[in-house]
Amino acid sequence: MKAEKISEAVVRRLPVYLRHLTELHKREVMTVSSQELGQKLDLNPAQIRKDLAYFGDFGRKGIGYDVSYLIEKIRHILKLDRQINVALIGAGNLGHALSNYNMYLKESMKIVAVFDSYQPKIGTHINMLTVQPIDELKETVAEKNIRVGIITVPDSEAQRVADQLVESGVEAILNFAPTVLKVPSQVRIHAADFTTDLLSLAYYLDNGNGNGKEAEVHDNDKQPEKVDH
Amino acid sequence: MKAEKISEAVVRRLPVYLRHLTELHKREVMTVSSQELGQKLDLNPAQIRKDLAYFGDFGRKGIGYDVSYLIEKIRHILKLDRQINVALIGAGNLGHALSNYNMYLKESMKIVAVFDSYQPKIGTHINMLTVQPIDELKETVAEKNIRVGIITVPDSEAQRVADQLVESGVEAILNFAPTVLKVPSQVRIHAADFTTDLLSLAYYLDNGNGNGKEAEVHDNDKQPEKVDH
DNA sequence: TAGATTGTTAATCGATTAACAATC
DNA sequence: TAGATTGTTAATCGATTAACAATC
Repeated sequence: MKAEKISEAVVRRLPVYLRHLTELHKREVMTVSSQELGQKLDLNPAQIRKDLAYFGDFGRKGIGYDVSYLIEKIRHILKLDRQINVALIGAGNLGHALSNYNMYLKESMKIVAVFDSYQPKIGTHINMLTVQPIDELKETVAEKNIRVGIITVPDSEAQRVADQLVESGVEAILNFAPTVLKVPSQVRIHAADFTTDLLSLAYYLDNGNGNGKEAEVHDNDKQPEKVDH
Repeated sequence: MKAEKISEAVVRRLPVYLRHLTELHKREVMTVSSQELGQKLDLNPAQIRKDLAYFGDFGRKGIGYDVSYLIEKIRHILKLDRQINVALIGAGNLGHALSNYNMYLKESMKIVAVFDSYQPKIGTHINMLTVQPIDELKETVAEKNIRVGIITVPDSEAQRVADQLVESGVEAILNFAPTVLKVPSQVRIHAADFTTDLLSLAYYLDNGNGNGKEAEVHDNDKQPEKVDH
């Protein structure tokens, strides 16, 4: 089907499909059904078919999806069929880690510049790139046609860096700092804050820890109605 | 309200609330309304009230929420009012980055052991911790009462590590590898894969890149109905 | 042809938002 | 009291899943 607005949930599943399809391709699997895909990815097959059908009729009834063809299509949909230049702001451990993953994503989404505000970091190298001072950001963004920024600076600097990225004309931002950033609505921003994931995980742990002490369930320990808070 | 099952979406917002509340607390703000919170966090105030109301009557009509009190409550709900021991598997850059964030989260959710399978890494130090060989995992998990595992190994090793974590008796896993892992249903697993975030971000970029080339919109370029794929 | 699997519509389920009485 | 803001119910919106005709 065509001309509907695609939900964020759908878009977020596309890279997941792409990844597994690439894996299948490597293994020289030619064809895959929504059934099989769903099994592997823990998703409902109907959902997978529906997701893909938003963008075109990519499958063959009775057969399934051609792996190479679908890869090509999803890469096109995600605009990964051309290189997208990315700036990384924050040359700490996390920045390092990301610039490694870079290789992995070959071509598309390529980190082409790294910035930091910490003097001693400037001029050092990360994966072939020289760390630049942050005040060169705007200039470099223009020069290198950078369209995406990744923020890996500390919390306290994140909003300032976001402002600078926006000012530099970047179209999208991936934010690793654990703060909600304010950017104009035409700039797309995704939170990639893993502290949220980690902390929310704790909720699902059992109470007590097996040592015999047990099972105080929070839902039941309602506070005395009127403590002085 | 009580005794409903809380949706994942709700649980994932709790750490976000907690973080901002902690910030407010630092700034010695005593009280906050769902209105103000919503503004800061880009969330609907009604949603915030509803989220919190699942767990108790934490607010005061006409007044709002007492910051310290709400912090205490959310920490309790998330089980962050006691220390939760965490194992980190994978001592690469990402692992390093995470072990730094550790400090930040003070007390609760503490990384108490680091593992790697790469021989030369073993015995080196990360933030006071000695990197251990992965075959010591089970033993150490038991010894140190580790309840959560964080996977930061390469894709290809992730499932194996997950299996080992499960076998060791860990209750929850945060997975940074870009793969869907299979674990028994009693083990909670969260995907913290930022490649998904990054790639999905590309979808929202404008077509063309301002150089005059323009606006091929994917929805409209439907393939010729029957290419040989 | 028989079996498999898509694309799509309809049904279901769940989450967000609006609205408002209760009350500080 | 008047103004503010909660907790909660009802309305809305959106996303997932089931079901099935079309068709390879």
